[in-house]
Amino acid sequence: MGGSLREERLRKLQLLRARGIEPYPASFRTTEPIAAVVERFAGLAPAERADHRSRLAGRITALRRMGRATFLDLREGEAKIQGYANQDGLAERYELLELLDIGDFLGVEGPIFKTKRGELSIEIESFTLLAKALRPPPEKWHGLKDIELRYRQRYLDLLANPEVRQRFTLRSRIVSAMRSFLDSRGFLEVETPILQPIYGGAAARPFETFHHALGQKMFLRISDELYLKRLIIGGYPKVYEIGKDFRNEGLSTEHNPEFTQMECYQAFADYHDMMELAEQLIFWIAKEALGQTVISYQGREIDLAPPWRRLTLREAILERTGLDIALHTTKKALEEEAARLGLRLTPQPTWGKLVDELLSEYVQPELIQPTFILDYPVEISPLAKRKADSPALVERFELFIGGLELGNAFSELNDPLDQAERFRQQEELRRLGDEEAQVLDEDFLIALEHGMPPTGGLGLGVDRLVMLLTDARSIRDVILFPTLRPPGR
RNA sequence: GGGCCGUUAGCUCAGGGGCAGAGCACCUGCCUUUUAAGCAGGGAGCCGCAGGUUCGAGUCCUGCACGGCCCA
Repeated sequence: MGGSLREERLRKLQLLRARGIEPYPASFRTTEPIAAVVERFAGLAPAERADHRSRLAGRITALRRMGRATFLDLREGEAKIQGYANQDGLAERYELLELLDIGDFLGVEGPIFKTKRGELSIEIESFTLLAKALRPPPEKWHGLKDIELRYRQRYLDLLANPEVRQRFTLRSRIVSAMRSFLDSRGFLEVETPILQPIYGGAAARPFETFHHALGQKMFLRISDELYLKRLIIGGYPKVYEIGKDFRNEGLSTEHNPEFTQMECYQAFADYHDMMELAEQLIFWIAKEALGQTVISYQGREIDLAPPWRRLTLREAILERTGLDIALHTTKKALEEEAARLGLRLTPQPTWGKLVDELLSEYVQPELIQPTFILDYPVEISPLAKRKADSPALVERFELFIGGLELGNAFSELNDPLDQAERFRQQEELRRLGDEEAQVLDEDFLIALEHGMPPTGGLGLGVDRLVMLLTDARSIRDVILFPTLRPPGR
């Protein structure tokens, strides 16, 4: 069943071809975009004619037929102009208008004028069908609401819902502002492998694939970290990459298996420098892309002006739960104390993961204003440098805004022997069943042994940043084509 | 993985045991400055899929698929 609407349009297509009209011509030269005409002639008085002819092209979004006169709306991007045609002007070509439908692309030529009611219009003296649409667009009043259709047929969502179009335009501006900020600070944009023989740089399960010519299993990267550090070792002082990472985990309003991350690394910097960089970066992006630095996210006002609050992980958990993790340094002791305080925790394999659980359960939802949480347990941070005065902790922060985890940064571990020992600990965790434990990367260790300067590194979740800046509740609303199950047949 | 909710015309949605509905869209007719054009008439459905209960099932029950929200 193709549906009678489609069959009707196919019938019109045949009629057009029967009259020698090609419904999908190769090109059409316009004199200017519709937006230029709208801007230039907005000031025309009602019923006034401009001394100007245009050739314009756009998609027909409305058709009002009135016998021997026809009005149609032509849209090109955000801009719209009305076309006016009548039988006097078009003579025998007028009846061809019968074969047009909403959704078709049309090229028109004629003088610009305003109707008596003040609508800017082009008087159609000639027209060319540019592409016939065989399926009707979504409903004109209510748009496209079905969430599943909006994700699966995003092009319809973009056509029908202007706020969706605006949000994705804003996403592009945000990424563009991110690049211009980093470029202006002297960072070099690079590209590192997405297809990798060994994955690393984060705690996550990977997607696996197979390279036939090499006869070898390969992985999609879960992070850019270990390759960007190799570039710091190679002598670049400041590098960054904006690209897709892939993590083989569940989907949620904050997780898509394929997501965009910005990672940057700076030699001779530490995590304090990365905090400054992060707050300046996001402040700049808000100013550039949004034009404002006080934003509203899910009904709460957030001020992005630096400096942002800095709080150790220990202080943050103490503040929210009354539990001092520094006083309970084994998994068992921490579990018992949490139970005594009536804290609801899911069982975790290690002390560090328990701490992480306390953070995400009790602290993160309260972190609405921008906050850096600092100094994480070494066992959940295998690539970060230990704090000189307390070697069970590392120089690491995570950034939270609006309850979202937006970023992660370290003073990078550059001691190759300590790094080797961390990998060994991760392998032990893997043997105990932790599928997210990191895998030993010998080649990376060799690189580190050649000497990496003290380095600060920062990772920012671009999708989540876009969520924050466009007030989106779900990550699927900021990813054009989010991961979905294939539709059942 | 669990709980709850949703799936009816191209789209937006009513209908919750008794003839399958509305608005937009579509088709036909009238209409030469309309604009959510208007007026008159018409067509359009595997009611997500598969079973079950019933004289009778969009409607009640079970399973499945897809999606959403919450929890793990």
